[in-house]
Amino acid sequence: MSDAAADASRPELLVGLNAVILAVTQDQPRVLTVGPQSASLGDSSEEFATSSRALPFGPFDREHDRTLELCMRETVSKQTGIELGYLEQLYTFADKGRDPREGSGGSRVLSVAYLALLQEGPLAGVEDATWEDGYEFFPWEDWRDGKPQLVAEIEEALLGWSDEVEKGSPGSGTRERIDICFGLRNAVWDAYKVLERYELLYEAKLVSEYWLDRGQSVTNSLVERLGRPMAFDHRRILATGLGRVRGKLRYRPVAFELIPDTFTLLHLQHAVEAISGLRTHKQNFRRLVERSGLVEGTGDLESKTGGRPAELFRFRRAVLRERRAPGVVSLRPPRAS
Amino acid sequence: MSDAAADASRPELLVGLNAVILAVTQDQPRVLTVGPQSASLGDSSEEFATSSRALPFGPFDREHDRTLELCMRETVSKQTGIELGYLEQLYTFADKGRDPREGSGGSRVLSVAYLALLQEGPLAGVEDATWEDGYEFFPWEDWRDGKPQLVAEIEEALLGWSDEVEKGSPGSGTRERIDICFGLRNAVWDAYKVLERYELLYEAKLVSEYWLDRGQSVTNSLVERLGRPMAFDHRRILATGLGRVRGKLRYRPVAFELIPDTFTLLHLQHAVEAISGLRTHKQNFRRLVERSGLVEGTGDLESKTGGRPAELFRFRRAVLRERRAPGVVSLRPPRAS
DNA sequence: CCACTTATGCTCATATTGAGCACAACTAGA
DNA sequence: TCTAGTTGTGCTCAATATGAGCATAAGTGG
Repeated sequence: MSDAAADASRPELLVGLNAVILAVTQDQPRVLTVGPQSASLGDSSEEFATSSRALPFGPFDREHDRTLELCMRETVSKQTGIELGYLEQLYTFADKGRDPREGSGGSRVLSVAYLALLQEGPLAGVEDATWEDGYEFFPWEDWRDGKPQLVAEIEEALLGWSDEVEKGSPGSGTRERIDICFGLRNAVWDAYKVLERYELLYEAKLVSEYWLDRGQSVTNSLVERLGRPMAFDHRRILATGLGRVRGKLRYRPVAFELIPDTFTLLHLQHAVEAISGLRTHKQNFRRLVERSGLVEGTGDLESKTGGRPAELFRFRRAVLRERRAPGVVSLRPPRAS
Repeated sequence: MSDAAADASRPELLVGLNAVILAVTQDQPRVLTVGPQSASLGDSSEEFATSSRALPFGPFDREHDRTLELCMRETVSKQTGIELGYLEQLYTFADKGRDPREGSGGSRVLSVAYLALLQEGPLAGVEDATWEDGYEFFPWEDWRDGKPQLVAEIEEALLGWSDEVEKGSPGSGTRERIDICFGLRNAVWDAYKVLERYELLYEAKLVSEYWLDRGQSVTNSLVERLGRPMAFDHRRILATGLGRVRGKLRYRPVAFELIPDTFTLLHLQHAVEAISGLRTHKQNFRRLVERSGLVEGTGDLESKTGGRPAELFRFRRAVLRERRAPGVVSLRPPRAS
């Protein structure tokens, strides 16, 4: 890290790792964040004194780190004291101008984003890491109590914007995109399209980052209510991560990464619902899980349910390796309400 | 590209892009390859004079290229004359020692792999690009005529290897891994696990690359029949790509990227079967596709079917944007045979 | 004992899937 | 022209899977 960026004749290519680290606590999705200064690249430009939170970030050291994944684990461990378990790669970006930490001298940032799932625990790192509520960044993504009022407002704003766009360049298909992203007309709300929705809102100038990226302040009241912004393009990366887990819930048993080793079926269901932002039919969920062979009863009971005690189950890790591990939900749109 | 690698005090981090480019021609999956020298990083070490084919490769230029994806498209266009359509990111690696083009001086290669789907066409680039049969690299992956004889031999060899491993370190779970990868005992053959199988074979010293990576020559007759090796770790990347398409076939209508704009349902089915390596029930396939709303009849007929003329269909690109685009197969293991 | 809560078993109507039969519409050759 | 062979297409039927809800079990706090 020390002798870097010395040779000005050849602008550096910096490689950085970002982590979307998700947990579920008390039926709420949680995201691990750090203060934005922690997310700096260690050298040069430090003029990003936003109050927004950032995703844990670390530079990849070409001399020291053996693999990207190991580097990711070490970075998070150092910054927050957390040892990651489930970890998968999300996406790699190198878009020019994407990262404001790229100087004007032509230096370039390549970012590899990862997704981690675990249970929330105490933070003990050197940075000011905190757990934040996931839906504070995406208030329109939580449909567990039915379609949020906010979504109606979003739709209205988007349709207005679409009309304008159509005036400027007819046949742009903007209206169709809106329908698909938000499940209007003959489309259906698809929980998985988190990134598509965020990008649409950005284009429509409805999220704060659009204005902040341009050095302007937010005045529109709807924009203010459309979730907390994050530093850099981290809310976009978070959207990618949330979309990825939601998709994966459908066909891989990832939900178990978010809950303790033994759990009640309702506990599992709540974790799934927290991530997917949708409600599921309790009896059917239980039928699905039990028949999947993914879990086995422990014989013990959980009595602090507030009602009849529930059987405790354990995830049969062995099946991870068996057949086409089924996943535990079929994410469907919530019943109208 | 010219002033690079000048500063020896700080080893370079080279970023390269690899492409898995797949097509289906005459019911066979096809892979676009280049001669291995085309895959060099443009500078230094040129001692890799293998006869194996390589995946199209190009360096990412931090000063010139705006995004990774654009760089990928340009690279392939220059090397082979092909303009890519469907293109998605596969994976990013930076494992130390992964790429033999990393000098001993500590220089490092970070590779971003992409997956492209298109129809095979003539090649017109500056390199010696060729289309190769996909299953020549993975002969054990083609189950369209039932379980290949070769797979039985593989299983036998793997079980022998597993016994040895178990002797050395009991409880390694090697046997279980084999079962899962190859669908033994209570597991099922999962077409999607291409990478897992390749890696298992590598560990078991059953693919040529294991020996070539160690500078040894292949003597075992089974190893010789286990597919053509590729340069570097490109067969591994190809396995990643093939696995990804197979997985994606299940839930996204990607098969249409591989066939012309108008096609018969059997044509579509053959493309799917070529990629998945599995047979599907014809009438049920047709029912699935027609009911999905993904296609519409053109009214025209194809008469060169060898039997009754078949209706020609067209992919309704619009649905790409509708609902949860269904995908066109449920990949299941073939009926025993 | 009551009101309330959560757990769990079970039913039922409705899709979806896997498998196959039967006939249609063409070609090649006897 | 008749026949055998080929592929296309419609349809049936059983087996499962899914969505929704009723009913009962087994706790809690009064």
